[in-house]
Amino acid sequence: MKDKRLENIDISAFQEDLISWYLENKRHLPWRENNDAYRVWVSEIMLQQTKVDTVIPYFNQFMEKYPTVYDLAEADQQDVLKQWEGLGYYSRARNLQTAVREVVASYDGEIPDDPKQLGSLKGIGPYTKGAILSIAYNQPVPAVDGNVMRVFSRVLLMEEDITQASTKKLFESYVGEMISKEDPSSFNQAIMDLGATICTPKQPLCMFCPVMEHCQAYAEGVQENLPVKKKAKKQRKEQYIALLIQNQEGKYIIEKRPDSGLLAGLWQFPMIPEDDIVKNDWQSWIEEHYDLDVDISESCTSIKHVFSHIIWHVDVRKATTNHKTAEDSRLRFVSLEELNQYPFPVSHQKMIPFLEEK
DNA sequence: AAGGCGGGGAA
DNA sequence: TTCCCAGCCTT
Repeated sequence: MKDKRLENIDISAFQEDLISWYLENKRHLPWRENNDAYRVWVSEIMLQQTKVDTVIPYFNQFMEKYPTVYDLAEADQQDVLKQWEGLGYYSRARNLQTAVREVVASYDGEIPDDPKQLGSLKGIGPYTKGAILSIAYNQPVPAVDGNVMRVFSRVLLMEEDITQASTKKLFESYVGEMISKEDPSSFNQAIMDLGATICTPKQPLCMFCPVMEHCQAYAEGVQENLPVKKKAKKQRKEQYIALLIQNQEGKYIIEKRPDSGLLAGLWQFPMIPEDDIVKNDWQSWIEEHYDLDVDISESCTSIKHVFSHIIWHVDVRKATTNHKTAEDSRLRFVSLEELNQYPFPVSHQKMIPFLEEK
């Protein structure tokens, strides 16, 4: 009962061509040194929406600091966020630690190889579940991400919009049919390597493709038009004023962001939404929100920071205060050296060079 | 189904 | 500029 789309594919030959190419040409990556489930897990979380070259140094440092699930389970969340600093999507770090603690508490520290148990852990969705099951436990489960959808949209000449949830399920069904039952680990990783190095979004290197003769899009000459993907919405703009507030001891005021939402749990310099300033003056806004008395001086720099869904424009100003402590528990007075202990988003790291010793 | 959630590099 | 990357969670 083969699907129409699979009728033209010799699945055995496809698997053979793909896997033999992979075994000859696979990339040597830190998380491929062995198939330890914890290492696979950490790498797959870091690799979500993030390029391999970005992940490598973070992965090495993270594994050195937290070599086992027990080390990560016992760690302080602020330290874990500090390790994640600059990598983005910080809920990944918080969810990973939540899940690791669950593994220690409920599974005696053994990462489950049961699809239901594994998939119920925080932060492990369909893709990551498939990646861990196939790579660490050699189970023939699809692991469909953007990379895999690109490759198979071309091999099978599929024109469905890959931003649709229904399309992803369709791909999971096809990959489930095509995955090697003998070596699912190599099959899934081969697709990833193929998508990263040959079957690229623009100008794919079809001449070097090990499965070129199985590719329906190549046969039709339409590989450059696939996959079909709906355009993303544009980001909204937000204006802020950030304050580098120094007291007479030379310490600066930093503020902890809320435990949920954007950049949750990270630290920043106090920041005022510019919309609020038109109605009030700055002093009273700061008085009202932080219970602080500050003297604001000139603008020292202006920062533009782009998120996936927002663009921040931040006017950065120096300021002074006579306070030595703050009532507000979100606030802390820190020296320049102490500042390094706190996880900061990249947007606010850009302000640190404008701080001065005193 | 749609939107929130970071940051970087390639073209 | 635009794309998009080894996605998941919440609403």
